[in-house]
Amino acid sequence: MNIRTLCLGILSFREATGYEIKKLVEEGMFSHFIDASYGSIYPALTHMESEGMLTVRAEEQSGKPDKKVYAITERGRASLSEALDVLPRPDKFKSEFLFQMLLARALSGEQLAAVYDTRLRDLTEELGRIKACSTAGATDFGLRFVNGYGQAIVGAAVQYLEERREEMLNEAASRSADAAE
Amino acid sequence: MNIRTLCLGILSFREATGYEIKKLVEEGMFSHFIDASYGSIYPALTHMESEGMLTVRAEEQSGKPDKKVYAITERGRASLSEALDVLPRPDKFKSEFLFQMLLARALSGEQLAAVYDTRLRDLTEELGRIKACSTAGATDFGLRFVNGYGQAIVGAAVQYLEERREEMLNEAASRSADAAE
DNA sequence: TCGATATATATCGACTTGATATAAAAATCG
DNA sequence: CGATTTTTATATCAAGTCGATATATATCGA
Repeated sequence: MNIRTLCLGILSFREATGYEIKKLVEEGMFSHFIDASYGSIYPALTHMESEGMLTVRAEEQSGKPDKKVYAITERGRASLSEALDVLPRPDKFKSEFLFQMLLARALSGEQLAAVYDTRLRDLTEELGRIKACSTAGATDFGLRFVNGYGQAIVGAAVQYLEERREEMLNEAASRSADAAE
Repeated sequence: MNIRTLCLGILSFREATGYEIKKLVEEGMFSHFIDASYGSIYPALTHMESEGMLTVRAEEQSGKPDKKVYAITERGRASLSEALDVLPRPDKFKSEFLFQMLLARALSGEQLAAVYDTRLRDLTEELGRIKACSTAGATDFGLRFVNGYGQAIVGAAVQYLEERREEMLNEAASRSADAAE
């Protein structure tokens, strides 16, 4: 699935500017399982507009650059349907954190603790954000499902990190002691 | 973190060829949270060899192309330490499946069921694979931690999908009925 | 024996990211 | 009130990465 399909999907909910799409993907309901940069969003919108999948409405604003509000067309909806009518590719999960944990033996005890606690804090905050918007999207069952998924997965991660914290940091500390002998 | 650091990390465990690195990343302990293609691995190895971070040993094989076995040098270990001495970037999770679930209203009931059950089966298999290699890596505490993390997260996903299955498919079916009225 | 799969390296087009540029309104703050 | 930061908004580009493909041989099962 490419950025074009992502944009079509978002625009199937409501019309939006490239900037708004980026914000949705960065902070909104989408942020937990999708990525997209300006460098891919803007060309995608321009391209799809030229293909008749979107319409643009330039909202003039005093001084500021025109706001280009994109809306999906029938052709766009057809293209979206087509793109969704295939089995999704396997999920992709990239974690520099887990890579560092795997190489934990190469880290100092302090560094490990710093990395671990930062990750735990970030995950806890993320869980809070997900729970915060669980009430808002209670209408659509797709939204509810995705929000619940986020809570389940991030919740499990937080729980695991909390459970293993002592063990992990102690083991790293004792290993440092071994090395010092 | 780039592919170069990934290669250094793997080569800090043992020497390997580009092909073996790709297999480890694709099937081994790393596969659940790392990605890398030949198109990035081979150039990275060549480049780092020229910088003195790796050594190559060409193992001749009758007929087959030479096996280029790479090993990390002291300079390579130093570079790895340096690369690990920063806070990891936030994890990235990309899921076409969740994107489709979000747009579930645009899918037919049959398509939704097919997508859902495929995902559930894939996740269950992945959980099996992770559990299968949990005994093997019981020695290193980094390996144990990462394996446990995988079990916790994928286990939570499987559980969530199983719990919500009826609800999700029923709701999709009833929505189809609404649309038909 | 014949097609499929595995071993092994290598390249390349297409796509994406992350950074940067530009510009002005709005908000924050001493 | 004036100064600084943040937010709104579009756009581009180098660097990095993926996915596909090419090449060549061995091995394994039907």
